[in-house]
Amino acid sequence: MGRSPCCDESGLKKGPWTPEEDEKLINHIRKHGHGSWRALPKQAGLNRCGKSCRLRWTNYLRPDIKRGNFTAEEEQTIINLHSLLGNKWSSIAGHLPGRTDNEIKNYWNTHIRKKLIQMGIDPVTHRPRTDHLNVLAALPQLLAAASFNNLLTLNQSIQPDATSVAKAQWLHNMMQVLNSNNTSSSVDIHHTNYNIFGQSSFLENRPNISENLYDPTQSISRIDHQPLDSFSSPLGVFSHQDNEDMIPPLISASSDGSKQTQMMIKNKEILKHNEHTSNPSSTLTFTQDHQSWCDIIDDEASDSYWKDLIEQTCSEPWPFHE
DNA sequence: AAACCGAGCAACCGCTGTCTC
DNA sequence: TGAGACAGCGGTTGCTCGGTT
Repeated sequence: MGRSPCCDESGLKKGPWTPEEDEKLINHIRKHGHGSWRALPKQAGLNRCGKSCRLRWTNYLRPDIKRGNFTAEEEQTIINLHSLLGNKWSSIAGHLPGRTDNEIKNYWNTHIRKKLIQMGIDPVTHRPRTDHLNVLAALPQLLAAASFNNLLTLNQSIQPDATSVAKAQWLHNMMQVLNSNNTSSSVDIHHTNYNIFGQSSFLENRPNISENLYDPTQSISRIDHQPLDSFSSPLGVFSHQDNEDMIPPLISASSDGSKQTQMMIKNKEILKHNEHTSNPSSTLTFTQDHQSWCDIIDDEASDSYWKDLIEQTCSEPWPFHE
């Protein structure tokens, strides 16, 4: 495989494009199409390499490019898709009409990534970070997470009391820490019945927050407003009175039906739905066609944690029909 | 007003995958 | 089948601009 020699040629201009160069490029592509990018600069009278022309066109001059800030919906879509596809910016861009891979990549690195980190979520794995063992220090991050989630669910008719949820989660975790001071805080997923969302650090015990961040159809409003000594998780209501000696984890994650898996499944449904409707900008809804989205996701998902889950899920009976 | 700093983003670099001969 | 040519992709760089001191 030889490397492209086009940019090795000397004497070609680099750096920012001038309006004159833009005009030349636009006029040429309007008249003749881009054809071979390598040949284009000469034909268009540009002292640039073909690669530079292609980049300028696809990232800036293309007429269908959408300008302006990303909407909350677009941001949510990017997060969902990134959780499934990783840094496959061009694939993600394919689901966001008018947005370029470069733009999405920049937006991820400058905005979303920071938000996720502040929320205690690893932007690479989309799992809670394990370096937040200081329970108290993590509270502001959870609150930030809750606030961010509110932002993402602006179109939901019912707004949650995120602060109450955060406080409840924090209290729960405090009690868990106090009750488990003789146990390791690390998680051994091979020898426990809980996944990382259900064990250990404060942020890992925030299923409602993390789940709803990724799942645009599940509003945090599912959580009833309750006193701090009793609150619900998607899997049930937790109360101090349940067990004074051993606080149960807020979420269990048996291999056959973790909330994490459900979350991932719904994300994949969104992806599949968008592809099948050929309308990526359509409202994110779910379909019930289990096998077909598995087929599609198999093509796009990376060799990651998600892929393992996908394979596992696709090999099992569909458990989530409503 | 000037210097400094950080965020944002356009553009480049270099690698990979695919096609063709 | 292997090598070269090319397009595309993801990571990185460096410039610009706005805010702060």
